[in-house]
Amino acid sequence: MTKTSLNIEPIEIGFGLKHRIYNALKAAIMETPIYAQGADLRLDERALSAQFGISRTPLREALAQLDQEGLVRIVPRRGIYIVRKTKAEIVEMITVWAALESMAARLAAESASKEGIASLHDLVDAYTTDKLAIKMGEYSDANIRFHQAIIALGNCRLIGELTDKLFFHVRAIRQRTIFEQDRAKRSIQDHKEIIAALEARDGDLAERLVREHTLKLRDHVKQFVNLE
Amino acid sequence: MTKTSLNIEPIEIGFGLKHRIYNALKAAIMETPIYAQGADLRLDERALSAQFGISRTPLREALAQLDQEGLVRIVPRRGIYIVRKTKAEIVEMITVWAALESMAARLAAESASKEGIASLHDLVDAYTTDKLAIKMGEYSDANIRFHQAIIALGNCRLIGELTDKLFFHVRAIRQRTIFEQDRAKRSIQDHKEIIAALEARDGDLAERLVREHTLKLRDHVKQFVNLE
DNA sequence: CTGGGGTAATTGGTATACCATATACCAGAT
DNA sequence: ATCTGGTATATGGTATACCAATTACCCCAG
Repeated sequence: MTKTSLNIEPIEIGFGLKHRIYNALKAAIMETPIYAQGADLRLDERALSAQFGISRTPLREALAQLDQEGLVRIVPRRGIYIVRKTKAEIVEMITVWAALESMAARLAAESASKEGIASLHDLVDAYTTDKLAIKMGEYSDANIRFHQAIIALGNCRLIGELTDKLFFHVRAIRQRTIFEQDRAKRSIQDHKEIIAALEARDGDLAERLVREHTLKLRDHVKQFVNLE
Repeated sequence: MTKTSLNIEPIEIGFGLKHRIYNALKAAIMETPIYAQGADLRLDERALSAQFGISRTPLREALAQLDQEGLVRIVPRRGIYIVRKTKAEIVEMITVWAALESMAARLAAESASKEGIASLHDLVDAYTTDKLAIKMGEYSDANIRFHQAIIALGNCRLIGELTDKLFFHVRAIRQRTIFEQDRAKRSIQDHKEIIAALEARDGDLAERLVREHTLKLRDHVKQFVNLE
């Protein structure tokens, strides 16, 4: 008799409490306008565990992870504080982002598929400079997806993981700064040149363009952005 | 009456158990020839907590951190396994290292102090190619310190943190591969050129040299190193 | 001897209770 | 009123007990 082999996929096991709490906290922190407060926000383990309806143990594990990632700072017998990134730290993160994404661009130029590179056009071509003003909000997303697409084309899992972590912190800045018209225009032009370099399989050029593009953002933040 | 003000320095606060256990485990894992075993080594929470003479709670926190860093893999209701890095993962780590160190070199060329750059000579000049055979073990350390020195000169804390984590995994490979005579000679020559580029404040060149130097290691590992 | 089913042991996850220390508050002396 | 010292409280750290699920083993039917 043939086993009635149902097409079962391993049941999406509910990730552990720790994991779920971690995501919930991360989302909550992301909502928080951290870069706007004067006094650091303090979290309370017991209050949070009560809110979530769980015990302190998995909550603490989630908090410990957030602490290690630098989103939160746990200080013994004092409290748990949402970390306020300094401008210098943001600048460092953008610098590291530049290093990683430019390496991804080099890898992509060397070995990404033609179709993969071609798909980058979808994230850029729709935004001609004249229509840009209308689609600003939309472009902000497309801009971010463009950079993530390059990293994906690099096909280096580790670069993806590292930039994902950075992304959380840099997102707010990137969204804020891209809304300046002239920067957006320049950005689109840069992106087109990057695609061209990738299509020409010019790794050196692609790396340089990506690096300079992101370092431009860094210098802009360094000069003009005020986190207070 | 004048207070008898003793010259007290703040007592060196003993790091928490979690932190100490973490370090102990990390050291233990480092000693383990992970890249040589066939079957993955399994750790037991209860056994370890008994060995260390502590409860499971801080031990679990330390293990969770090691898990997040990828040194260990915790699988629910199965066990905790020391992670065996695949060759592909090692190659990715070296790639990321190249991206980060080359960026650090660029930063160093732009803004490191003259004295800082000069100090790099101490890590290279002592090893002329003719005396190299004798000092091989010593050079292996100096080689690693050279790369860490470049990263330090870049003065980007985040790059330092990230490469420190990578270093743990790459160390074994780097030590193994450097012992091949011809690679060591080439290595020293590369290092000298890198110093020259930094002294000339040529960021583009310094970045390129560092990147190519490290990618050479990557390609060597990709081709010749067998992790079994 | 083999296969299957059920039970016990193992193991990571979670909840709870207790501990140690830093801070805040209060009382009494000056 | 102010300063000193102690005491209560809050908070993160640690220990322990219990839970759920998975694995391993054994016993019995065939």
